[in-house]
Amino acid sequence: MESNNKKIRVRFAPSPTGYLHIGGARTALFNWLYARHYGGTFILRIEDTDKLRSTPEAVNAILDGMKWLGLDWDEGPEKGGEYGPYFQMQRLHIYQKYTAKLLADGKAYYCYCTADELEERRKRQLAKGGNALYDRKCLNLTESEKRKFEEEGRKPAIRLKMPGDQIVVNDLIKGKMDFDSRLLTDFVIIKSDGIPTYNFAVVIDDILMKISLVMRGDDHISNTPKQIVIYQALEEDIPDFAHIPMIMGPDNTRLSKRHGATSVMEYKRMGFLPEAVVNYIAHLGWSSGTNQELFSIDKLVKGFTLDKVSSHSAIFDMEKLNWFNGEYLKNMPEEKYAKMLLPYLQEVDFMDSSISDEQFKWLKKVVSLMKSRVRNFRQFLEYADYFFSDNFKVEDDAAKVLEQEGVKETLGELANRLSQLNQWTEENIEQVVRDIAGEMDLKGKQIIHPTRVSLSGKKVGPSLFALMEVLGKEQNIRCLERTVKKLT
RNA sequence: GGCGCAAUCGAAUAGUGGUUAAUUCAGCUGGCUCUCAAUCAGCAAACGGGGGUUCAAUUCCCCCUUGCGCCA
Repeated sequence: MESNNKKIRVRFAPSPTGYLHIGGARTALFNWLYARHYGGTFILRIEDTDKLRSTPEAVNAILDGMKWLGLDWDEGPEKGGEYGPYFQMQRLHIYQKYTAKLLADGKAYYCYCTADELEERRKRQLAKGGNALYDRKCLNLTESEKRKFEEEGRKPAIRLKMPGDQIVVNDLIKGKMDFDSRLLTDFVIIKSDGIPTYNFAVVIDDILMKISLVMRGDDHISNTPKQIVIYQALEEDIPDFAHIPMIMGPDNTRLSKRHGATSVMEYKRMGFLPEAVVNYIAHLGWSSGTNQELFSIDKLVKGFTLDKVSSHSAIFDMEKLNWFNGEYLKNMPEEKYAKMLLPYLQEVDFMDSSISDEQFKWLKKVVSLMKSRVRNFRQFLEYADYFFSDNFKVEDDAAKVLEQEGVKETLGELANRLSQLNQWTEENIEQVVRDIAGEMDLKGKQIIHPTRVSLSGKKVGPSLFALMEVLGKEQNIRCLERTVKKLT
């Protein structure tokens, strides 16, 4: 559309009725990327006119989610801006002005019908085989009729009068979409409690905030013609629209709690990195057009254009997110890795809230062993538990390794020899193990496997000798002796 | 029910009026190895169906189907 010399201004406008979920985050991200790509302005607006479901906690949850992902806004809560306020409930007086204009122009009208009356008439219409549009009973009320309703104590809603023509939307992603406004009802723009409806508030805000492009989930497509009618009634410029496809769960239904974590902050809790989450969800509906998958945030900004956004919905795949996260983790310097890991370790009491330089150095060694084997921090806690406590669980199929013939003797001998070892290094440890194997006529793995289980409770993990070194002499001997004892 | 949107391997995406239809994740096989990862090599795997238009359609058009969304 004719937006060439308009300033680029886009917004993310969530309802504070819950946390920031993956779908919302992706919408926010695309808007943010778009603004950053074109040097425009990214606005955060809170649509809290649903008084029943909106909460201040949810506002904070959304802001936290945005911040964690690194999606900073140029105007909005905590930040202000010249087009505020950025909470709709603080803008009620503004909407009234526009309502008055529509009423004066005869483009909107008071409606005194109650919910029950509407429901009853709708049923009757449907029974007659008609459609369920508002029957315009209140379109031409006289002043005395209105007064009579007022005296009955009725509070009027305000409805917009539909013009009855074709509405064409040239969506930047979906292309041309046609709607017949005769099929649209004279919908309510101000409810009887004086609160504007969603469609009305959105349009007024977008006008006043000079939004140049409305980019949102394609579940809003059906709202678009209604909103366009409002723009037209107000004789305002219509912004561009871009409806991005939704993100679905693995069963191809709308992403919900049933599918596991949907809150962005839950991904933090699960041990994901914000850059991995951003990188992954960027690929849900957008592609660079190249074979590259890993993108820094700067590269995403550079590459993000609407023509690369696909028009069909995408399914959220936890495994792929895990892969992205693993890639970021693998490439992270151990110093930073250990620092980021620390809060997770402390949360489960694997480490104290303050640790010595010595301990931190040791932690970095653990990290270097686990790095390539772990795809998120939560998984780290699971796979590396034995480094932090000898109270680990022995997995069922691992326990079987210990039940094999001769294990008791082998591990007993190993414990003995290790206790005499002075230089606790990976090489020396390996030498001890190899020596025992030679003397007892065993293959290396016949010692290595049970030892691993004894020390870690697991059949899998990093190179055994490296693991033993990092674990330290005392813990090695303690665990081996414990196993020997148990096998008696 | 009305209206709308969509349709390429299991998943995410490339791609083209004539191609061996590509890449990544997942899966499988093998190399490496003390196991698991990592890594390397390889395998399998898709154009929803039907009509057109065209010399030629996965690609353009229409219908159907299916999925999804909004409203009721």
